[in-house]
Amino acid sequence: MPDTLLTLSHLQSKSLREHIVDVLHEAILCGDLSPGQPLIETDLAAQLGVSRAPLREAIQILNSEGLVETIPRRGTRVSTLERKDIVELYSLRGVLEALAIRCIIDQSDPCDLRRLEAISERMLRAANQGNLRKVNELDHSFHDTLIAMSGHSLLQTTWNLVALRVRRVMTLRNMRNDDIRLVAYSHLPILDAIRDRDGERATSAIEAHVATGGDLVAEDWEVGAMPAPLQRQES
Amino acid sequence: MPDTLLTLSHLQSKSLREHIVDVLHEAILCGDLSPGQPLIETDLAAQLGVSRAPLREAIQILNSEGLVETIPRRGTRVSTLERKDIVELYSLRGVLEALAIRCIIDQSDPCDLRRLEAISERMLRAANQGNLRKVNELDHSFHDTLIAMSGHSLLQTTWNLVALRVRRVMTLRNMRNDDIRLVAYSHLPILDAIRDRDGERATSAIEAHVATGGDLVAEDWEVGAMPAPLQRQES
DNA sequence: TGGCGGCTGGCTGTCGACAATCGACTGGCG
DNA sequence: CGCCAGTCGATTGTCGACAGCCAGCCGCCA
Repeated sequence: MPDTLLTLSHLQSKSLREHIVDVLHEAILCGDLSPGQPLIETDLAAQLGVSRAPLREAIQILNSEGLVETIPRRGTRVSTLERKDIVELYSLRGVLEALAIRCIIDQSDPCDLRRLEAISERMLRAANQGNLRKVNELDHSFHDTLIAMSGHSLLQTTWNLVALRVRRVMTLRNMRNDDIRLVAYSHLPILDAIRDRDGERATSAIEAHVATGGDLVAEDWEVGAMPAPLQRQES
Repeated sequence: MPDTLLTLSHLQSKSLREHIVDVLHEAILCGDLSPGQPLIETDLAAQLGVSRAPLREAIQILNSEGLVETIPRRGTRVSTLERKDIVELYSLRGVLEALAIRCIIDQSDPCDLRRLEAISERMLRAANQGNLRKVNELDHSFHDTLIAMSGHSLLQTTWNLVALRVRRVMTLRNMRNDDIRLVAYSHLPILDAIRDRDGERATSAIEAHVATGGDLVAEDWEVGAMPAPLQRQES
């Protein structure tokens, strides 16, 4: 039972700091910690049942990831998300995924697209059933898989940073059902182009796909996306 | 005298942690800390005259930047640079700079290219004089300026990570003089294309430029770039 | 009444010390 | 002679405490 071994080795190698990073990731991505909300080290440490040392180390990591912003001697708060950030995020995402696709196509051995195709099929089903949450989940794993298949490790680490922000944006923003279907179906031309090893077409397809998603998300962003006034949240 | 104010606010806002990050950056980029060399917290802290707490926070940052690699409960060492890393670095760099150029061209107001032109001119002079160090320096500021002019803040932060690695690579690798001149002159077509607002041509030019640099650097990388055997450095 | 200066509480930055873990060495056993 | 278990040193992970700084409040003075 390798599962037990994996679990054990996972637990063993997971320092308190990494646990805290995971918890804070979850909290920020799920919106439990809203944009602009201050992070008081003393309170957080007490709440998590740890001391401030590993918490501060975790905060440095989140800071490097751009999920929080620290002003020296003034404190740390969850970073905000303006409309400009969305636009920038999706434009960067576009070129990263385009690079991934070029890497995939350039690989000498004809790559195995079945994983991507399987994800895409499931996504289409979920979209037709209006299962918004599942479509999102599958969309993420589609793009994560795409990056992973590129075999480009620096691209992978860069993508991880971008993907964090994308996930965060998606939880703050729920799309309409017909948009969901639109997004789901726009994966197909990408797969086709990769299958044909047509770099030009694949790049256009992925950029169009990402741009569409970005437009849908950025549209009317200010309206529903400022849940946190820049004031203290606690009474 | 705003300079004084800037200096003061700079000093005031610089925590010990950031000082340590700066020092370690310098040490790694200059090669004082060679790839593979272990970082012993106790020793480093004593050497820097600080305690381990801010040092550990700094190490988390370097870790996020990819300059060091930490194995839980095993320690931290300066990350190594394989040939594959160089290739990946320059391929990512290419698409990032291409994105920057597209942003610059798309800007509504005709951008001010004089800064870039000035840097380029000085670089040509330095190249013709064989001043290798100055060419490198100016090359960095050319590309940094290019990214800054894009006004794309997420691209900027992503670039900062990439630029760190590029600088590191360049210090480990000294080019030949004729190559230097080649690199310096290949900035001109980029400027021309931006001036003409020809996105297609500018993108090709920057990708060619970066690819050339990458090839020159990656060429025979293994030969001179493994200064650190995976053993202790100190006696 | 409005602006300025000192005070205070809370928070961050830093430190030294303890506990837990890993690798290497040594000794014993098959 | 080779392999395994036990031990020890070194290094990391974590903690509680102290010091310094900043913001906001209060009182004083013009």
